[in-house]
Amino acid sequence: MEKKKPFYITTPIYYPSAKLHIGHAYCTTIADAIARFKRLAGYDVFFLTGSDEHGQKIQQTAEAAGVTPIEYVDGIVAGFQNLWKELHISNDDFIRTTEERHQRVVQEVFRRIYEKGDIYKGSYKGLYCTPCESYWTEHQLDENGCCPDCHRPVQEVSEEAYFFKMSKYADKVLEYIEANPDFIQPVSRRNEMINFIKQGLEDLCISRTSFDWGIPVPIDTKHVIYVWFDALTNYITPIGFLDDKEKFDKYWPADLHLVGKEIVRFHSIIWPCILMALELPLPKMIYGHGWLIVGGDKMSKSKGNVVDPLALIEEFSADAIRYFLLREINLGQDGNFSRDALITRINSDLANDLGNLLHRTLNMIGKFQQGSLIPPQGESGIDASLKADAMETVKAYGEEMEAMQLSSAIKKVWAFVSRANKYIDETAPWVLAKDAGRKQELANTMYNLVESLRIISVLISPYMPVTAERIWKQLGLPKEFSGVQLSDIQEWGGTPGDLKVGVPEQLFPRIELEKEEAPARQQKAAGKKEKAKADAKKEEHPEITMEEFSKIHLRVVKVLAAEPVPKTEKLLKLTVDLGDEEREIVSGIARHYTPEELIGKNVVMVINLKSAKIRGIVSHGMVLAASHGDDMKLLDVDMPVGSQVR
RNA sequence: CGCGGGGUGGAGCAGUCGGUAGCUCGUCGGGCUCAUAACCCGAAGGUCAUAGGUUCAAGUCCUAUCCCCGCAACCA
Repeated sequence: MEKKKPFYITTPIYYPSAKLHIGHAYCTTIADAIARFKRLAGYDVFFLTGSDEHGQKIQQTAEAAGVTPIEYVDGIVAGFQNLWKELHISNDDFIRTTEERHQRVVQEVFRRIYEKGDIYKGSYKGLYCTPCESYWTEHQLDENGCCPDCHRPVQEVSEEAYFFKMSKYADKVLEYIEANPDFIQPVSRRNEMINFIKQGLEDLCISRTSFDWGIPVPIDTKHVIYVWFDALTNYITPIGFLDDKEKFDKYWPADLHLVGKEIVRFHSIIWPCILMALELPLPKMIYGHGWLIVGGDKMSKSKGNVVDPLALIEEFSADAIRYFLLREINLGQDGNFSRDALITRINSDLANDLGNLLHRTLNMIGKFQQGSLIPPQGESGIDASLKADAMETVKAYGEEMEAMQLSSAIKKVWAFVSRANKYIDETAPWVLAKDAGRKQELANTMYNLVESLRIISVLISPYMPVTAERIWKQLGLPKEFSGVQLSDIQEWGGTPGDLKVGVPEQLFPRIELEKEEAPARQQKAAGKKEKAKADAKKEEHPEITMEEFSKIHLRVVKVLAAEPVPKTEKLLKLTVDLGDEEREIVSGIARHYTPEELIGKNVVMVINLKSAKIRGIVSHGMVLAASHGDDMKLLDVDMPVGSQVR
């Protein structure tokens, strides 16, 4: 038997501190489509995804939830796995960094590099909050430079820690990157990395003693291994690094680590350094994909514009989401995700073009030929051109896929879908059907359409595995779909000449706009883009009681003086009269108001807000303002100073 | 001069080695009736952010400038 070429592809392992959003789904979908294509093309594929479960943050979140860390991550990770199942992700393994098999790998990696002398004990300097027993980085601190949790001062302390001699490998990694133009993709990322390394690499701190939710350092168990050293090595765990040499040699080095652009650095610098220290070959490619932008903003919890993939799958089907993500967004760049765009794509591409093509084809075969094909004989110029286009499409598609141009590849398929629709127009089967003398012409047309659809179904299968199989089955093709290969469509004519086709059934119903508008009419008036945000915001704003609300003390105050805060763009320092006292507050409204126009205004202010220091000025309260997009207006009221606002 | 990404017809995007600007949606007009009010054809609509430069030739290369968006900050 011929030996299949191996192909090893990975996604990042996601961090279970929250539910996954559409951005994670995007990344995994890309990997899945590539994996499925490679299988179709005859590769022996190993596709890995997983979860990165250690760290202080998980430990704290679990504590807050009153469960053990492992109980906590078990729950969240079950959610990951469910999402992948719903999205029809075809991963071959799912690695959890808390698994024993991974722990062994991490410790062994540590041990080997330590013995080699590339790990040494040093001290890590950090900002430490004693009551919370936590380290923080400078930008995690709160506005007063204090602990973000308890708001007490932090101290600069040093902690014993192990370091990995990354500096030793900087030149070698740089050399490797420069010698292998394909190693980091897209090129813009590659240039970024080259610049980064040229600034010099510092040794990497790889252990902590300040928390214990992690893998113990094998030679010193009061330390746990920290972040990247634990996370990155996941890629060699499931392919048998320690326990299956044959498997390991087959799949390593990985063909592709697909990652988000924000973590390209870790994968293209830290990871190669670790591998060099282990004397293992480096992965062939790191690809940094872009982010999904929602309503013009990067998706983030604080912006309240997180899109939940499960809800979308339930509403529109996994295949529709997959199609949208892979077709609409260019791999290396950020792309917009919007509900409207999604619905447009579903209606025009999936329902009108593809769904309807299948439907009208099967319908005509039922109507004109009693549901059976008649073996084709001879061919017209139009037939020949359709065939040529089909073969050209298969070829171009394969090339685009090999180059990871997922969006272009699927566009080529759709150009052919269009071609097939046009073919119906050109041949006008309804005319042929009326003329008994043109029966064979009609038969040829029907055969060519079914054959075209057969090819299309295989081509779309990496993108829409469920739909592809539904098409295959509706056509009534005899071969088991799961066994179909790219080679089955590289020649025209794989459809049996006397095939009995199935009954047409809608692949994708059109999504009617009325239906869409009914539940969302109000939001629609406010602007479509706001809609997703509004939906998500509701969840972020749980109900509060009257009692809770009454804790907020609002009062009408008069602005006595206003001046810009030096060296800031947005901040104004205001002096306000509360009726019984005067206060200074800092407000981020300089973009919208000049100091002059504020003086004398009566505005609403929260007077019992905890004071905070902003740019060196202590602010005792906050004035209320309404904002919409870039627009912002203070709540000014024509009421005497000191009036209570409730 | 903090780092990075980007400015291409109404919207969203392509544009590989420089060779007359493409795609999808939308709009307008026409055709067809097998079909999920779908499909097919045609049209309108762009000085490719701006200004210089290199070149026989620039959306593409170089220089400067402006604007937008992430991250980081200063939104209490």
